[in-house]
Amino acid sequence: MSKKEAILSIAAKLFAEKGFKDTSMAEISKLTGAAEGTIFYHFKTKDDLLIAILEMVKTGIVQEFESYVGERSSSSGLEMIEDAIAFYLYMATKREEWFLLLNRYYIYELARVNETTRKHLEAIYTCFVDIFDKGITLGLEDQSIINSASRKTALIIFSMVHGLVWFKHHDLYDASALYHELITCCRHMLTRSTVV
Amino acid sequence: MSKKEAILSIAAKLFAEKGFKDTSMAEISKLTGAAEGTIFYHFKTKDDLLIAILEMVKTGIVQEFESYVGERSSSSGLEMIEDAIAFYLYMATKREEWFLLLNRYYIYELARVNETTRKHLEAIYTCFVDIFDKGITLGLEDQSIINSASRKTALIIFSMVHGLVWFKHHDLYDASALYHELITCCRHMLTRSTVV
DNA sequence: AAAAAAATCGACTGAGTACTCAGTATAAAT
DNA sequence: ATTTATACTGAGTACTCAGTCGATTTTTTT
Repeated sequence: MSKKEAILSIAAKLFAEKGFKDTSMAEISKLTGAAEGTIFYHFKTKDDLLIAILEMVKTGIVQEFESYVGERSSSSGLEMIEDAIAFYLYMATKREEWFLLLNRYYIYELARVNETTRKHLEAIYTCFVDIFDKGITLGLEDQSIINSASRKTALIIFSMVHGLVWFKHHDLYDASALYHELITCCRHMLTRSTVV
Repeated sequence: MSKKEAILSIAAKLFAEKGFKDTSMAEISKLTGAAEGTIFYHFKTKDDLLIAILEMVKTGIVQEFESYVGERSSSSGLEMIEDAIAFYLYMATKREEWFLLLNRYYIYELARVNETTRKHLEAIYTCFVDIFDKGITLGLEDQSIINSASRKTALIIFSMVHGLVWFKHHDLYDASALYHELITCCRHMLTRSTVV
């Protein structure tokens, strides 16, 4: 692994776990074995390093989720939604650093003044919502889901799963014990009949 | 207003809007007209100042929400939930500083090492969830809500509204346009019949 | 009015910060 | 073998920050 890759990988971990402000360049330097100057040789500023990491995360997320959609063939729109929620929650554990980073305040502050950051975040969130949206659209066609404004409902579902992951990251409640309940609640929300 | 009150009020605003790390004691000093030494006379450390603010927020939230529950007399459990969601969203706008502060990562990091912080946060979150829980319990009795594990469902509802407020604070989507949809989705989730 | 206590001040400290730069090592191209 | 380009170094710079301290003012108590 080149120094540049090491810097990206270690910094991604630190930014996610400790936060951007609480991670110093000295620390990244120490853990990678690269001199501080080397970090600034590859990334002009600390912000630039974060942006590069966010691009990595974006690429990773889009890849994982698109390949998931590609491989998966659900029997109904409703099932697709349920699977997508389960996959989201699974990924939030498997790639916790990604989702921890996305829960950090700093990147949204940066997004306000930096176009590139904004684009990356948009790509990530669009990727998530599109999957739910697609499931709803499909479900409306095959009648596994009852009438609802697809985009809006997709956003509501997304805020549910996002909220739950947020709780988990902040050690509020035993959030992972709610995964099953979340899916049940969504099914109730989207279907006419009462499935128990 | 005493210097101490001024410090609490200005710092609360700054911590919420700019974040804890990005607000310096010098800034608080300048905006309150109190010398830096004065701040440290009233609050031993910067963390202590944050904890005092969090206590204020806790008191405020618990007061507002308990008096809301006391005054309100909903016709059914379902209606109570719907009203509570609307009230939560209303308060998240009216007292945005409170909710912005609660969305900051730092307080949860502090909560990990500081008992008092943890207690305040618990009190706040218990207050929220209890209201939803009470609504569900009531709804199960008066049959406006179908079978569900009340505490778990309350947490799911909470993660929905919380997630939506989080989106709003980070300028993702036009979150406030989803308020109505959120309530509709919850109604679908909790009831047997399809109300459109 | 005198003494005691509480509140306020702001210059100062020292540890930390992101970032620079002049120079060195390594690899690639000629 | 020599030049050129790229990767890397780490001491140094300018600056910010939370927190201290001794002195001064204001308030309360006697």
